[in-house]
Amino acid sequence: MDLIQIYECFCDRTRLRILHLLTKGPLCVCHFQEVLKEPQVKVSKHLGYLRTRGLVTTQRSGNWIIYSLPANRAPELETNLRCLQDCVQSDAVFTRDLTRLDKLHAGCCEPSEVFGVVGGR
Amino acid sequence: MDLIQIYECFCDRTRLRILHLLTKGPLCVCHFQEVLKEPQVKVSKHLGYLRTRGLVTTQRSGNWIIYSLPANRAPELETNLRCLQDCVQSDAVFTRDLTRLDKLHAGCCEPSEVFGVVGGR
DNA sequence: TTGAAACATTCCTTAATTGGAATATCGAGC
DNA sequence: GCTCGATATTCCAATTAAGGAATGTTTCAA
Repeated sequence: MDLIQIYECFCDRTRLRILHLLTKGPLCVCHFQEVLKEPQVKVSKHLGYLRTRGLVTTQRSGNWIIYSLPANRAPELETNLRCLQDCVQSDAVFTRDLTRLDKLHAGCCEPSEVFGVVGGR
Repeated sequence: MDLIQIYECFCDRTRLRILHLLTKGPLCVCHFQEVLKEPQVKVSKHLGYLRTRGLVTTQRSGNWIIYSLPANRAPELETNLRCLQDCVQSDAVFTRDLTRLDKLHAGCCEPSEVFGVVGGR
């Protein structure tokens, strides 16, 4: 995976928030909208941007499209995702996202087996 | 320092090579040109881009302008610079840059006291 | 089969980025 | 003061990015 492409994906705040949320586990589009409080078209476009560059993968589950980090991540991506987690841990926007994420009804959009968490347990 | 701005600076290959070289110590513009083998205008513009965003500082020494990482770096910057060093250590272009850097006549452009090196020692 | 929910895509406008050619600035030394 | 070396800036063209409005697609359920 190209390092420059990783940084291009990282250099928009919405995409950074999306990736940060995904380090906690898979999520469907409607939940991104809820957590980020951004319009559907904006969220969808940034998710598409990330998908075409291989930073996220998708999986349909009924009416939902579930986005995850790829199961086997390039080491550069993994390293930068951990770095991201380090950098945002005291940032108001990113921590508020996590609070909103916790408030989602658990299990609604998640596949039976949780996978893709970064920095693991 | 804004994390997004850091990633914007990181998302061009020339700038990434510049920053990587700077983690080894200060350098003047003509030496960037020699190591990167890129035209003067290109190097100068990317250095300017980094300077206006606070990722590097400058210091005149006679006819040369010496670029360095700022003495007191924001933690996000420091973390990402270390991450960068991790990510490129097996990359051909970046390691070749370091080889060329070593071949420069030692001490030519460097200030008497070396400062600004990332990752210690 | 039809309607609705969840997402994606197209079209459009605005703005930022990149790089090169040419030109300007700045300091040193004569 | 003049010139030269080192570096920066301006001007220009091509490309990419970002966001919103409108529209399209896919799937489920009745």
